[in-house]
Amino acid sequence: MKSGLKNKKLGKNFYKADVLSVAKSLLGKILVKKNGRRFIAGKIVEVEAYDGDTDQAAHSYGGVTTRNEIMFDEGGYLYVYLSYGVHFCCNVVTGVRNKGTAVLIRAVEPVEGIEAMCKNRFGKKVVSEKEMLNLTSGPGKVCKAFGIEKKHSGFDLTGDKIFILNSPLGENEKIASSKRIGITKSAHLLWRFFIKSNPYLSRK
DNA sequence: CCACGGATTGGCT
DNA sequence: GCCAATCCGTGGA
Repeated sequence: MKSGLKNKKLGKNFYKADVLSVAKSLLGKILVKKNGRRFIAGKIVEVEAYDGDTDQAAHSYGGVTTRNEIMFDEGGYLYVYLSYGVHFCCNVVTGVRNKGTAVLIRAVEPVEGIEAMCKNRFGKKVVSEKEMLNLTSGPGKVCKAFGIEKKHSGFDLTGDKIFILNSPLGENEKIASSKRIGITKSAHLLWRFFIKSNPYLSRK
């Protein structure tokens, strides 16, 4: 498991590809956040793509605003927003400059720094098996566990505070797609991608 | 200036 | 399964 953190950090070119390719490619990769001298890390198991050009559900649909301007920068930045006034959700900006595309990270499988995640989520280091499965199985939960907040919006993912490591999908891990969750506009698009049968998905 | 609604979660019925 | 919590970007008066 810890060997996962020795893998290579994804570079600028990875993020500059089109949003649907990046969304699918992100599955199985390791999201890492520096936490003091240690790291919090989780394998990405569920994502959603958003494209401001055609997709009315995207925050970037309708053009640049103060909230979404980072989505219009080139790929490789973090976009964090407050959902329902309660939870933070984190996105990876993709594509070339002015595209307005991003990938929402909806769920990860805990890899390292699990005690720190539990502390962030539940206020204690040791949790039940049920709580373990509930630790990072949703976009708001991932941000809470990782300690990602609004102030992290705009962070460069090729830097050393928050980044993503390359990692291959397991042999028996299959990618599936579905409609995106919790939206009403452009709801028909099958732009949610996830690793089939992974126990940390936000929904089956 | 004010009203409205949302890329969610967790607790209660 | 239903619904409140709670902030802020956006759009209309």
